[in-house]
Amino acid sequence: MIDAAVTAFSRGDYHTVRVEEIAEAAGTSKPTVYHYLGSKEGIFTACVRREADRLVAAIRAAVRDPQSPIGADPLRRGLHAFFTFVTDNRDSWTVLYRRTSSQAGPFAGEVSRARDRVLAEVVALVTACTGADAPDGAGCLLDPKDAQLLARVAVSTADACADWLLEHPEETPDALAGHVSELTRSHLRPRHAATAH
Amino acid sequence: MIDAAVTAFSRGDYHTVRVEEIAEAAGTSKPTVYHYLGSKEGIFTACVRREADRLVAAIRAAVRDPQSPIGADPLRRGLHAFFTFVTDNRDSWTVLYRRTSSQAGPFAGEVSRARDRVLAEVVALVTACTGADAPDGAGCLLDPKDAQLLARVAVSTADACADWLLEHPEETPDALAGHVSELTRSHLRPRHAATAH
Amino acid sequence: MIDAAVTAFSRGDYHTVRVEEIAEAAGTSKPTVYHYLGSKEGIFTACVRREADRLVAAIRAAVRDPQSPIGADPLRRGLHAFFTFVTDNRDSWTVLYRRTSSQAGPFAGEVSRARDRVLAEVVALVTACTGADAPDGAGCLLDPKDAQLLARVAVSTADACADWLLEHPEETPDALAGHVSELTRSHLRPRHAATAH
Amino acid sequence: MIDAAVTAFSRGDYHTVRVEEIAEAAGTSKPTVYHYLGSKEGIFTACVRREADRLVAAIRAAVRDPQSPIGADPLRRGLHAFFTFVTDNRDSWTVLYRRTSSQAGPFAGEVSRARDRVLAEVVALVTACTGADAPDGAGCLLDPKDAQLLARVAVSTADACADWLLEHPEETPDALAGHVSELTRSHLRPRHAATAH
DNA sequence: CATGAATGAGGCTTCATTCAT
DNA sequence: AATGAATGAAGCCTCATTCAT
Repeated sequence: MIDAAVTAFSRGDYHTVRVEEIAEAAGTSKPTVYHYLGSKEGIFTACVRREADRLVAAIRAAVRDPQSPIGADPLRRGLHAFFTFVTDNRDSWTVLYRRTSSQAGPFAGEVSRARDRVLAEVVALVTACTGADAPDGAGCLLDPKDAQLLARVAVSTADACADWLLEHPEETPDALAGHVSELTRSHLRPRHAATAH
Repeated sequence: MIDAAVTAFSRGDYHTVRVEEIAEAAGTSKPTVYHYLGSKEGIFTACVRREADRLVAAIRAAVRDPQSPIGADPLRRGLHAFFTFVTDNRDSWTVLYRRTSSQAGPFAGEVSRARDRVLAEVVALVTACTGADAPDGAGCLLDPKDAQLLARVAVSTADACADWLLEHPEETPDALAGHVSELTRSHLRPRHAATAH
Repeated sequence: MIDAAVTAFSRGDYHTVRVEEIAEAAGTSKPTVYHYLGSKEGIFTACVRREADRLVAAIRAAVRDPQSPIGADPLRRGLHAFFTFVTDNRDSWTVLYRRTSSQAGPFAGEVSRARDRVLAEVVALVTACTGADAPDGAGCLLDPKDAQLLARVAVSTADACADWLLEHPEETPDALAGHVSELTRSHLRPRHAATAH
Repeated sequence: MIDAAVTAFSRGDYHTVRVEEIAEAAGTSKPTVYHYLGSKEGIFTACVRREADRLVAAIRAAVRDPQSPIGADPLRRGLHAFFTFVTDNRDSWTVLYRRTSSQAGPFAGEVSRARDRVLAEVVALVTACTGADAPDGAGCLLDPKDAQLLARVAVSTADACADWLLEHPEETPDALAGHVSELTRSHLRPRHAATAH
């Protein structure tokens, strides 16, 4: 049922989606939907929450799996998982990141929390790459604030690339993961020059 | 009157904004608004168009002004103009980039066109920086497709940084412009390594 | 519910009738009306269609009932049914023939079709009266075009008489049916003289 | 200006016509229209009044002109004038007889009065034909009530024939005038049989 | 539990009508 | 006298939400 809702919400504004559509797509009736999710806001909230869960889980699993065919670099494994998820679950990403600003509206809180969870995952990922045990031995330490900014830029960049991926089917998640991984890593150094400027 | 509309639309979903609010905020009445803009869609469209105009104009002017106190680097001047604009005209940015996906809905076309115009500006900027006469003599030539991707990533990154700027008032547009300028420039090379990978 | 709508539409212009009135008169609410009839146009259309059905059915039944106390003349039985219907269902007639020209507006088509069905019935009636087996053995054959004109004149005349009936309660449908029946029958001959003239 | 209004009102319902259209068609502006006619109702009323005047005048003139090429029969001359008027001034007829029922609405009174004037003319015409000096020496006297009914039937019939005329351009006002004249005259006798029945 | 049926509340839009010029 | 500009008032329609079954 949430699947149906996610699909529906990915197709248009919150207000453009009628509860009836969701019910129909779920093969049931409006009152039943209300029975389970309580209200339209409840439906949307449930979608956001579940999709955030899935995305976080996907990234986390990939990062923790050293046997992955993607390679030994956790950053790259994480990004690959991200791109794969976004490609395979376009609707999820749309609902999670494109349908509502996290700054206003009745869902600001819920959406914010969901995105923060994703962001935390990326922060962890980025931080891990720069620690003493970083795979490339970069060893430079990021203070938490820089890590935050970097993670946000990474997510934002990945978002842009996900769109790119959709419009250019000849690209592969793999290639983009490599690309963004390089970019992000390259950000780890110039930053000092920039802030020093 | 469009000012009022932009402010209103920046505060919530298209559907959450009532035309009456806009009229009141503009110090006039609903029928007058309809007289000038035709319909609610017309209002929104007019907002998007005008804000895109303003943003493009701001960037273009900055890029072309070699006397700018920001420095001799056109990329940096452009980014600085961007951050200044977004900071000073938060609502414009929200309406332009956060309120509607450019992929669906009745505004897809208009919004797409507006964003494309902004993007074209950035593409030009990025391309200029890599030409033979690039300020740092980088001289490497981007093929148009790479320039597109790069520009998108730049806009996306700048977007993320603009949010950051809002939440961290201690940062200045100047510093972030420098930062992103560095990042973008650093992207001009690793790409080859990345794709070669 | 359609009853309520017919009554409402008989009381004033299409535009003068508010959907809410109809809903109230039907003992329900606007959304329910919309649920069943779709739109204001849908309501009107449904009225026209149903009343045409009823009128046609009434005439047809009377014509086919040879045991009728009205007599053996089918033309007269049909006219009597017509006058009885119009007297007993004043609103139906008003909606069907007085509210909208069949030549323009959004209902032209529907209204046209409805009136054509009524007309077809009358044409059949008139034609039957002039066939070889006509009750009075008139036996003169009308070409279809003349039958059309004659039927229209008959309906028009009956319409005028129906108004007359309303303003002069001392007249009976029975008497008028006899009258118009005579008139129409008398039209069957002079026509030739007239066109020959 | 009233010409423009008549044309406009003949094209659709009273409510479908916007005052602005009338003003534009008249080559002036809304406030000017209001200046002269006072209100939308005033416009419509003026139209009805003037067109009734014209129609009555046309019939009266024809009836009184014994030199007319149409012939010596005043009834026929009147009918011919009627058909000619309706053919040449389709809009007038539409506004006068087709746009509003004379039984309800804000114009009931005005429209009623206008139609009554036309009807009075026809009553006079019919009565004259049956007086002692009737051209065909019919000499039978109609009581006023019968004359009223007969006149109404005549107008109604003429109305139907006017429509017919529009749809069948091969017919001429002349032929129809002859036809209806015959019909009406034939009504003068059977009536007794009918009512006696 | 699941649903067909019903509705309260609210939004977009239009137009007759009037000032101020 | 004539008009551009402005608006109060009103109507159609939709949708989230709830009962009664």
